[in-house]
Amino acid sequence: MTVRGTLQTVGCRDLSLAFDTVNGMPRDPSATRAELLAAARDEFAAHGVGGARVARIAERAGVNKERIYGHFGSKEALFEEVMVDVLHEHTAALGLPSGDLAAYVGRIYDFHRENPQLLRLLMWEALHYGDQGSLPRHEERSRHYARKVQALADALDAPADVHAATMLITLIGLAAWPSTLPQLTGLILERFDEPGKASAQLREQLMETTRRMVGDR
Amino acid sequence: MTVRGTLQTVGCRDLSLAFDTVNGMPRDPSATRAELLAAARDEFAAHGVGGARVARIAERAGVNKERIYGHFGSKEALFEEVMVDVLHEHTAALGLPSGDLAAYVGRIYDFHRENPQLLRLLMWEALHYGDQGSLPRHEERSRHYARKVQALADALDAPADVHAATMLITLIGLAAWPSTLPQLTGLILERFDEPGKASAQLREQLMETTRRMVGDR
DNA sequence: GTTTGCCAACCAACTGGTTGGTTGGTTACG
DNA sequence: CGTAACCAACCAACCAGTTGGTTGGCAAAC
Repeated sequence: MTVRGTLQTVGCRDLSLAFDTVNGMPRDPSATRAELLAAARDEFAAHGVGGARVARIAERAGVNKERIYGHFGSKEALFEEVMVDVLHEHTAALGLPSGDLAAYVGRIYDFHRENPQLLRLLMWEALHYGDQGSLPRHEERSRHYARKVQALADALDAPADVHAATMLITLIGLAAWPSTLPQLTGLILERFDEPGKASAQLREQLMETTRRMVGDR
Repeated sequence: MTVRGTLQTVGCRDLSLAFDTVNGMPRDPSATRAELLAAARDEFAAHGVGGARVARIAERAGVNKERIYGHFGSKEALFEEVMVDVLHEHTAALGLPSGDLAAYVGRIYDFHRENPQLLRLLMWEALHYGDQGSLPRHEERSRHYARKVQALADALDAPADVHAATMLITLIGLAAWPSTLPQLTGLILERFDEPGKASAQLREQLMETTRRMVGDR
C-alpha cells in the first residue's frame, strides 16, 4: 500500500511509511477509491454497517475522511459498493456448480473457512436490511442466482424448476453453515481431539450428504 | 404489559396506558427486570449489541434507563443475560433430537421461520464476538451441545463420536440455513409462483436430505 | 517550452446531534 | 425510619457528515 499526501497531514498517515509519504506524490483518484474500498471491506466485515467508523476506514486507506463522501456519498453507499465488489470477486473465484456437486460443496466449504469475510458481510447485510424488504441491486442478484439454478439443473440433467432451486439452497447451506456460526461449530467439535481432523471429517460428512442428496433413488 | 411510576415521569411511559400509570403502583423489582429483559430481547434482535439503544430498551420497558445499570451493570451484560434466557427457552421449546430425525429437522425449520429472533440474536452474537475467542458461558453451552450429540447418537443407536457431532452440525444447518440469510432464500425462490408452496417444497427437500443422510447404506 | 488559469482532488478543523453511563434526590415499603 | 427501587437531569465522549481553504496537474494561451 502506498500513502500519499503532504508532510504536515499527520493525522491520516502511517508514519512508518514515511518514505512514501512525501510531497509531490502523484494524485490518483482511482487508486484512492480502491484503497477506500479495500479498507472499507475490512472495516465492514469486522464491525458491520452501523459499527463501522468512517474515520477508521479513512485512516486505514491513508486518506482523508472527506474523500469517502466525495467518492461514494455516504457510509451506507460505500457499504453497497463494497458488497458489489465482494460478490463479483466471489462468483469469479467459485464459478458455477458443475459435474461433481460434492466437489463443489467441498470447494465452497474450504473457501468460507479460509476467507470468512464474505460470509460475515452477507450476515451483516442480512441483519441490517430486515426481513420485510429486499436488498439493494435486487434484480441483478436475482438474475445471478437464476443462472446458478440453471447451472445446477444442467449438472443434474433436470429442469430448472423449484426442485433445482431448493437443492441449490441446500447445497449452499451445507457448505456455508459451519462458517456462519463458527462458534457453534467449534462448541460441538471441541470435545474431540484434534480440531483440524474434526473439521476434515465435517467436510467429508457434508460431501457425502451431497452425494446422497443428488442420487436419484 | 403494565407500566408503573409517578404521573410526572412522562418521558419513560406510554401515556395510552395512563390508567396503569398511577402513583402508588407497587414496586416490583423482578417485574422490572423481566420487562427490561423482554424489551432488550426485541431491541437486540432488531439492532444487535452495538446498534441497540439503552434509551429505547428502557422506554419499551416503561422504566428508567438507570434501572438497566442497577439490574445488569452494562449494555453488554444485559445482552448476555438476554442470550441465556433465549437459549433456555429455545431448548425447552425444541427438545433433543429423537426417533424421527427428519421430523426434528422439520420442526426446527418451522420454528426458525415463525420465530426469527433467536437466529438473529445468534448471528449478532457470532459477529460481535469475532472468530478468535469463545462466547460467554462457554462451559455451560459446551455441555449443552454435548448432551445434544449424545441424544442424536442414541437416536441413531451409534456412539457419540465425531461422526455424531458432524451430523448434528449438519442437521442444525439444514434446518436453520434458509432463515439465516432469508433474503438469499427469497432471491432463489422468488422466480417460482406461490412462495408459500416453494417454502413447503424446500422443507420437504430438507427432510428428504435428512432421511438420506441418516440412512446407513 | 514556458507561463497562466482553472478545476478536481485533497485536507484539517469544525459541528450538531447522539449515546452509554452517572448522579443527586425522591418515594415506596418492610 | 432506613434502605432499596426508582427517576429526571446531566455529562463527557463520540461520530457522520460539512466546510472553507490549499494544491497538484493539465490544457490552453503565449
